[in-house]
Amino acid sequence: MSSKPVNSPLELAVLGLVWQKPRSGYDLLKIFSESALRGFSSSAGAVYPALKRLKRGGCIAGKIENRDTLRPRRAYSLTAAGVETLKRCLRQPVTLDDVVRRAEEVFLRFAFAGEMLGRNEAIRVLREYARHIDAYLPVLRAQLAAIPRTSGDYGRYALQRGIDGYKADARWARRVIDRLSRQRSG
Amino acid sequence: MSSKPVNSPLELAVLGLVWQKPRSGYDLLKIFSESALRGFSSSAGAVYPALKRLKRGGCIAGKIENRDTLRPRRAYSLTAAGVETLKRCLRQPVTLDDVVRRAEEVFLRFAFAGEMLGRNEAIRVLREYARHIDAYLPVLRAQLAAIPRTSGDYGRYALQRGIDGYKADARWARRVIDRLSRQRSG
DNA sequence: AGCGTCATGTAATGTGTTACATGATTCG
DNA sequence: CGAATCATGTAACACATTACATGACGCT
Repeated sequence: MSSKPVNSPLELAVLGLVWQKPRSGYDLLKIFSESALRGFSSSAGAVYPALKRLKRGGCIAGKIENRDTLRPRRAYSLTAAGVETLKRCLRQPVTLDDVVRRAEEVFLRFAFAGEMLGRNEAIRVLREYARHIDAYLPVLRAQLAAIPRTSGDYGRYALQRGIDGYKADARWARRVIDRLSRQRSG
Repeated sequence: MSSKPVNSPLELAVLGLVWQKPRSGYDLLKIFSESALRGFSSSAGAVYPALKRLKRGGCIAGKIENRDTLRPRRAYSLTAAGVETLKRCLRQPVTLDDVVRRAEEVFLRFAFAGEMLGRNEAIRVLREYARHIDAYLPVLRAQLAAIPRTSGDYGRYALQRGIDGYKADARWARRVIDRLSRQRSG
């Protein structure tokens, strides 16, 4: 039991970010509020407790920088157990529920999988993602066809947007798979 | 104070759905697990407490159907106060946070706004949605440009997907605005 | 008799949100 | 000197997830 499970999307994001380089709670706070990782909630009340949990679970360790100066900062980095935990999480198969309800997390997993585990794992994530979409699209199309054309078609438009989005995502995934596959490998 | 605030996306979905027609907890459960509204979580442990909250807030009222038979069902419908609450919620401006973190909810609001309040309110929702994207895209593009081309470009791909998705969404919104505007109005 | 579905809930647990608290530093 | 930013947290509250509990109906 050297590697605890990752419970929330926020914890996954934190693990990956402190794997990239040591970061403080405040660093993470800024990333979650200003960068493209906005989707990951993030407020002091979420980030600091998450850091505490991960620390208690042995996944990260904090080291105080600038101890001599008057403004110390606690920079966290991954422990060996933390690396194992993160890798195990990244290797997990992508579920339909991940696709429908935690898409942001899937893209994080793709990116971290690529950086930590290499091209093949990143490609696997994308392939599973695209396959779920392929299977889910006909279901959505059937639902669209089943909507009666009564009042304003508002529901139809909304559903159509969902279908278009999934189609674009699957195309993106396959394009990236292609490019990654071609990278110095013939 | 005849209209309470809508606290969670789930509550908004429930209000809109029981406005369309009276529905039981089990009906909602099926919708959230099988239809395109999968994104709205949904399990008995979420739906029934939500119904209870809305009922206590005076937004919905339950009526028992088939009281004589051995399998009664509690069908909920909107009260006058519930209609007010829902309308107020639908008229709320769309924030950037709504766009980034609660997109699904925005599309629900669009659809219900169209059905309950008419074309103009639906168009307003879409316009605000598209405007936020217009303002946000340059920020994302700047972030993409700032990513160093070091190791595997995985982060770049993920970010690019986000940008493409927002672009497609804005295009969808404008297309729908166009079509709605043309509907028997010259 | 047993399984799947209809149908409604509760309890424990964990996590995020909002708001607050504290104090140093930098810039104008 | 005051405001913004750096920096780290805590507390109350609400909400979702998971798992459990209950019981009738319909079919084989």
